[in-house]
Amino acid sequence: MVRLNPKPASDAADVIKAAALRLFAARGVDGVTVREIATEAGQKNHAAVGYHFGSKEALIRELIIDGARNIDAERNALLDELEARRKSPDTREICEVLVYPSVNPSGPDAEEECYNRFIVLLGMSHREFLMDVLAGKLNSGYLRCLEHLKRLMFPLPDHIVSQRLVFVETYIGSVLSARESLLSDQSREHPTWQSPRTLRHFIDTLIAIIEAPYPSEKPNPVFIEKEKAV
Amino acid sequence: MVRLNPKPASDAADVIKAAALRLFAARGVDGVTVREIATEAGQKNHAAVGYHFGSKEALIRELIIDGARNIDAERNALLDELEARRKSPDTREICEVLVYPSVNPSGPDAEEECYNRFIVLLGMSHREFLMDVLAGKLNSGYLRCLEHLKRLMFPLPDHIVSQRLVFVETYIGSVLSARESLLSDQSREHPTWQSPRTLRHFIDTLIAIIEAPYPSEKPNPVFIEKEKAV
DNA sequence: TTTTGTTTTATCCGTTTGGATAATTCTTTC
DNA sequence: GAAAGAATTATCCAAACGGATAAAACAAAA
Repeated sequence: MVRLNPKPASDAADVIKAAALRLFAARGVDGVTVREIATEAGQKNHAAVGYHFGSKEALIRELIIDGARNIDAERNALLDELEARRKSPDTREICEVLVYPSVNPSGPDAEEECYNRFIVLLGMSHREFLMDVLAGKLNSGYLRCLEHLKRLMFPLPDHIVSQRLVFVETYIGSVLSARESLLSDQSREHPTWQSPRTLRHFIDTLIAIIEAPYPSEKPNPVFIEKEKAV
Repeated sequence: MVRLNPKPASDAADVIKAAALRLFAARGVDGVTVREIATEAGQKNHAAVGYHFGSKEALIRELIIDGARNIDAERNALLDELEARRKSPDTREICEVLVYPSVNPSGPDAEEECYNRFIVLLGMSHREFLMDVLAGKLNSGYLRCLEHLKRLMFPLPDHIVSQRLVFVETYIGSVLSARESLLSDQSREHPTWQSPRTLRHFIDTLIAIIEAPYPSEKPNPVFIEKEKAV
């Protein structure tokens, strides 16, 4: 059968995907059963997940790939645009390329945002599985950003640069996750987190990390021994 | 019966606690069964968890409280010391109070560090439960730090300050979690993450966030429409 | 309308889960 | 050494799990 008028948004498989992503983002993949996913998707039977995706694990794989593909495509498109404009994008532009594509991976009028929470949670609890699914794919845009940042941080020693890039990656994932949690929390209102100003403010602090002075000041006396204890 | 020669370190209950914390930190509370915990603790039967703690949930509650109590006590002690020295600790000192007590909550010669990963994961997947267990307790040292930071960020508008404090909290949790993951990853060597210099470097970037300039520059042209899409 | 292929439904299966209980072993006190 | 309390062990259980299958309902094409 060939669908002439495809309605992907209401296709059962897509409804299940969206429901699964929402639940996985909120409670982690181990905290959600295929029965819950089916129910959340309006299915009256949990076999739907098995039918459409083969298994719970296969569904998770698809969700990972879908989001990563969207984000990477948008990052690459933005970078192409920036690099066409001038050879060397500045720190703010690269940070914007890191942040904005992660914010609405499925377009502005999409459902609730969940992908960052989903991935961060998965990366903490099932890192090997996540790495295996991505396996170096779908991160070319991210890597291009890292190259730009290395260029922009040039005077710093290599090990400081790579450490700081880990800080940056971690910071982005966690703040975008926290933002999603706040936005999807129906019990309270979080008006400021809806605003584009918040993301701009976040990017300000990202830039501050990248441009932080080095080398460090000496720690204060009370903490010298603390350092040794580590 | 009264123990005359208590050996808390080898007490079965404590061995179970340590094993549970390690597993929970690595895979989340939903990814670990009481059977695994018992096995990891050297018990030949999973009933040990039920016997010593009543239930899996009660064990989790104890782990949360234990770590939070240690961290809060150390934060308060450090703050007392700093405030006795002079009235107004600076930003670096407050950041040190935020970071160091979270790093080795059970002392320098303690087992593998796990608490940050455990709490961050739990906060993402079971926030209500975590909040219910802590219920405003055991965070007095943290709140004192926030008051200092508000003072130190004075010229900034209120909503920017509170937003930036959320960034800071999120950043600390995520980087310390990531650090723990790297340190406990036996498959590769991560020598620089063992070094006290890494924490000092991290604190540099924390300070950079707090002291980041405000108001923001205008975003670059490509991203103006991105902002609207949010 | 009939046919054909797809999707949804209802039901079942073997396994694992957290938790409970009774029997056994260990440790301390008298 | 005997008694008593505490900890460990060996089983057991109901409920929930992911997954599989066959029947029923559906939609498109002839």
